[in-house]
This record gives sequence, C-alpha cells and structure tokens, in this order.
Amino acid sequence: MTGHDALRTRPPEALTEEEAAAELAALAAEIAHHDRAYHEKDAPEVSDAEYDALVRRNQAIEGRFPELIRGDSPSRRVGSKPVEGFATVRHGVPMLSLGNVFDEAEFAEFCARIRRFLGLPAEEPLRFVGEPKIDGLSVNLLYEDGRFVRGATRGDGTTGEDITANLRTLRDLPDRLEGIAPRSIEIRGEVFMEKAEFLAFNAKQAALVEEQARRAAAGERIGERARVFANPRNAAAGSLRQLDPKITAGRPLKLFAYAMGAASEAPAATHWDWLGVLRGWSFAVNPLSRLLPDAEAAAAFQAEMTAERAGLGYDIDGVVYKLDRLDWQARLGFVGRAPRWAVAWKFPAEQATTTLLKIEIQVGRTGALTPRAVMQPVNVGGVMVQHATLHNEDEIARKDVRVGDTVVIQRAGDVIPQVVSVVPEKRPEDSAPFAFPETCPACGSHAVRPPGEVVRRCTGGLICPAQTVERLKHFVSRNAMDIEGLGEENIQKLYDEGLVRSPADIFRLSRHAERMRGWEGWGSRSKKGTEESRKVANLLAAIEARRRPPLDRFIFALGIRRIGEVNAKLLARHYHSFAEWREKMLAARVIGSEAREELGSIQGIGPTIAEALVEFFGEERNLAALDDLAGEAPPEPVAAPAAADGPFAGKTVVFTGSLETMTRDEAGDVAERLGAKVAKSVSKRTDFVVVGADAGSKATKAAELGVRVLTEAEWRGMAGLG
DNA sequence: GCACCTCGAGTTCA
DNA sequence: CTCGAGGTGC
Repeated sequence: MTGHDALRTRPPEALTEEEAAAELAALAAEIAHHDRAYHEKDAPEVSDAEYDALVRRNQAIEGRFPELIRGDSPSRRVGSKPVEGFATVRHGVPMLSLGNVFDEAEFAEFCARIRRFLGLPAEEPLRFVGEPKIDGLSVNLLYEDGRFVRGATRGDGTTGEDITANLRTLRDLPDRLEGIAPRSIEIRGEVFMEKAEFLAFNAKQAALVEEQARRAAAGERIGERARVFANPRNAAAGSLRQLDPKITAGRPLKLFAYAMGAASEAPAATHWDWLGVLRGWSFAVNPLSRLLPDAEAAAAFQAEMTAERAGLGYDIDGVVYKLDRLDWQARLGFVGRAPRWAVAWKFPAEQATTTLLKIEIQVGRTGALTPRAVMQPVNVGGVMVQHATLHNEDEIARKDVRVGDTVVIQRAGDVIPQVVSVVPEKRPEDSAPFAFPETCPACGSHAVRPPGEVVRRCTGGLICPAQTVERLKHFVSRNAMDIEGLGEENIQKLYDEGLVRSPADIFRLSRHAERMRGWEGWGSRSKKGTEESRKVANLLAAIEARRRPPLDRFIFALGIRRIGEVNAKLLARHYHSFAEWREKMLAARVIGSEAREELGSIQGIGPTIAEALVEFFGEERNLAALDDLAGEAPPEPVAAPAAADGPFAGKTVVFTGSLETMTRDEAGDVAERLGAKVAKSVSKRTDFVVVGADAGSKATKAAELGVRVLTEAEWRGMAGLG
C-alpha cells in the first residue's frame, strides 16, 4: 500500500530508467520493512504470496536494468530473510523459547511453580530429563509416513525457512523412520559444528580468503567470496544457509534430536521414552542426556556439566531441564512463548576484564543523556567488544565506575555488553569519581533531572544539534518514514552541510542535487565508479517514494515524546485525517475542553501522554515545522477500521492465551479490520473472548459473566480466515 | 492502592 | 533485550 501499485502493474520493459530506479528504491525499502515486521516484530503485515510478489517484481526490474541493481538490493542480501531459494514454512506447532535460570535458588523457584500449578505436595519428586544446551541452530523436521519431507529453521518461532535440501545432506538425519512411525510428526533438533571441526574448517576458509585476495590483486575475477566465521555457531548457520546443498554437504555438521512438535499421535508417555523412540529411529540423541529422579539430581547434574563443559567437543551454554511426564507437560502449558515445564539453566555469562578508556555522553532524540563506556577492545564469548552502556548517572555511582579503572564486562542476554563491576585493586591512584555533566555536551544547555526520575535530559530542545540530528534519524528510520539510503551517516552529513535542518528539508533535497553530487563518495567518481554516481539519484527516488506517508507513520516519525508506534497508530485511527488530528490537538491545549476529553477517552491514551501531545503542539516552532512538513509530504488518512457488518462489527473482543496460528497482536489487527474493538481484559461489556492454549483467569471470568467464548478455530472461521 | 501488562526509548555487534 | 514508567483492571 505504498502508492506504487499503479507503477507495479507495468511490465519492466515499459519503465524508463528513472522510473525503474525509483521503483527499485521503493521495493528495497518496502521489502526491508516487511523483513523487519516479519522477523523482529513477529507480525507480518503481508501474506507470503504478497511478499514473494514484491521480491519477484524486484528481480524482474533488475533483470531488465542490471546497471541499476542497488548495493542494498533485496536480491543481494544474505541477511535475515533469504529472498531467492528458500521458501518460508509455517511450523505445525510453534518452536518455543525457554525461560532461563542461573542458580539453584532460581531453579528451586521454577520447581515450586510447577508444584503450585499442578497442586503437588513438596514431597512429590519432580522427575526431569537434563540435556546439554548446544549453541547451534534449531531445526524442525517434518516426517510423513516415515519419510523426511521437509526441514526448516526455527526462524521467529512461528515460521522458518525451508532448508530441506541442505538438511538432507546431514549424515545424522535419517531419511526414513525405521519401524512404526506416525502418519505425520515434527521432530526438533539442533544442528551444530564441533569445536575441532570448526577450527579445521575455518583454517581452510582463511587460506581460501587469502588466495582470493591474491587473485583479486592480480586482477583475476573471483566468484563467491569465502569468509571465516567468528564461532562454530555462525559457521553452522552459514553452512545451512547455502543455496547450493553441495556446499552444505562439504561442511562438518552434526545433528542432535531432542523434541517433538506437531504429531498425529504421541509416540511415548514420557520425554525420556520419547528420546528412546528417537534413538530407535536412528536419530542421534545427545548421549549426555540423563534421566534425573528429582530436583537434587538436577542440581548435581548441573554441577557435573559445569565441570565437564570445557572438555566437551562442542560449545554448550547451559543445560535444559524438561519435566519427564508428558501428561504433566500438557497440563502446565505455556506462559507467553515459553513452556512452564522446561527451563534452561544457563552457565554464568562469560566475562572478561579490560580497561575503561573514557566515558562518553550520548544525547538521544528526547534529550536523554546516556553514558557509554569506551574500553580497550576485548574478546567476550567470541565477539570483540569495546562499548558498553552504563545506563545512567545512578548506575555509575552505584558501581563507582571511574575512567582508568579495570572493569569486568559480560554480555547480558547473549548480546548486549554490560559493565559488571570494577576491580578496585587495579584502580590508578589519581582516579576520581565520574562527574556526570549537568549541561548538554552538544549544546551546553542545562541538563535537568526531574525528582524521582533516573534520566537527566538536555533542555535545549529544538536548538540542540544532537537532539535535532537524532530526531532526523528517527524521522527517516524504518518504522517511521522508512527512507532507504538515508542512514545515520548521511543524515549527519546533510545536517553538517546545512542542507537538512528539519524533516521538511529532506523533501526539498532535489534542489541541491548538483551540490550533493560534488561530495566525495556521493557522485564524484572517486574509486569505485558506477555505484557512487547513482547514489544521489537513488536517494532522491527513495525520498519521492515516501511523499505520501500513512498518517500513523507520519505521527510516529515526528518523534513526539511518549508517542511511539502504538500510540501513533491509536491517534491515526482515531482522528483519521491529518487535518482533523491537527485541529483537535490544538483545541486540546485547553484543559477541560471537549477535544481534551476526546483525547483522554482514547483507549490507551492517559493523562501523561495527552500532556506530552499538548506540550508539543503548544510550541510555536513545532507547529511551524509540522505544517512545513505536511505541505511537503501530506499524510494519507489511514483506512477507517470499521466494517459496517459482519459478526465482529462494533463488538468488543478479548484475546487470551497463546494462539497457535498467529500472535495476539496479529489477531487484534484482524479483529480491528473487521470493525471490532480489541480490549485486554474481560468485563460484562465484552462480546467475545477468544481463548488460546493455556488461557488463565480471563477464560474463567468469561464463563462467569456468560460472555461468549470462542476457540481459536471458531474465531478463524468467523473472521473468514479459513 | 496495588499488581500486571504494554509501550517507549536506548543500546551492541556481525 | 532490558529497564523504567504509564495505563488499566482488580
């Protein structure tokens, strides 16, 4: 729905070069957007077929205009979503994530929760199966009538990529299940590379890279670039992503099977027996897995694995404990996306020590001053780390972090580095406590910290260059205006050159095309030639492609405090058009006015958020910038969600429990499009409660109040989802 | 008034 | 992903 549909219906041959460039830019942006919606937010906005149509359109145009293929073309991307080759696959049963515990007390709490839920006395032992948690790639293997028919990556848990051909090359994967097999069954496993194999393989890769470099220097053409991998996990992932199964076949990949997904019949009554069944079907099951009679045995097993960890042939980051009895598993169900009957007991995060070189203060788009540690680069768990957030003033004081200190760092939640503590013995004599600045490092304005709040904020607002640049970055970002090719660096450059000071300026950039072409790397043919000379044209095309933004994106892009994606959508849906919204916001500046009441009556908008909006509209310069922008890029009204009739029109619907075929958010979107109002909790004004797996009190309440309860299947039927 | 849930904002690295 | 804080229902 980007306004390019008219163009898209024309065959590529009928396009002028300029049109083609513009459409490729728009397609790249749109596909990237969907990739994100699909992967990161778990909320695809288009069907797979629509998505594929976009990709095919992109390929068709690229085929006709090969010289226009963009550096960021979706067809080149090797990132999250493979665009050629791999199809997407929906798992029969979602592939879940696991809750984590880090010590015996947390594990005991996990056990206590199970007992509470099942109503078991403390004496009743909980029998677990412990399985080393390998750091590899989860895959889902579908067998029908005993034959391997499809294999997929985990993906976002709901849908993954079809990598059947690659998986067939694994020696550990039986093509056929021996003996009695259910008509249809999904088997989950972990694909990984052993440490020794990884080192040998990576050495080969390194040699290959070197050789390619030599040949390139000699002017030879080289095809696919070889690469070295940072760790076994990445190597395994890279190997499974190969479009050519022959390459995968040459990689030393292993597979351990460990769980069952959707199955036409249950092949066992306990998890332990199930592992036995898998072995019988000649799957490799981790031989270290063990049946543990009670929680004490689990704790002992954890200690044992901690000791043995270093000596294992592969990397593990903890042990997974699963309640053995499948009937209990079924009763326990799920909280969110994680089962209540299993947990990952993680080893302590890998730590490293390094020196703190300095503490930088970053200024965010709302003026928040955030301290950031700059450290001597150090390897933590296979990744070089040199920055870590210090969160805020209090955090620095609490840990008494000082410049020059030797600090212990770790990567929390597998990714984000954090400073754990300082090593006081190694502190230089002349060190002083860090003095958090009380003025903005970018504009010198006062930075204030309201009582009771943690964040200190620059009061410079519109005059602060750092805030202005951050707001511009936010404006063009993916979920906002989504202007492809306008990243952080380019925005900074355009700001520094004085070409862009406000969002509206972006839409006037075409006036400065000549000047931009003169910049090094923008159009001046320095080294690489062709691609750079296209940069300005591509950028302008990408900007044009966004000249009619949907109102919700437009509102979000403004970067008003407390107005994120969700609240922006609420506002856009409620006020429908830009003019209406603008007028009502101005009127709402008067406390007690009708417009203010209306604003507060929107579900999800409370007094604080209303206040933030009113504050924005109370600033004359904001209003001027807003109108300037709306003149350049007038927002399109969002379609009114109301459907005049149908079973959900005008009804209030509550979704509860975890739905299998979609997330609650997705379901909510569908319901809204059908004219329903989606609420979070059940009251007597609720018309329908849609109950997913493991619904809790809301389902009970619905029954008490006599509200109509729908199963997921019934809901899908009524909503016309088939 | 309190507990729970959801949203916003900020952040790192390959 | 994680924290803080706002909104809403009990």
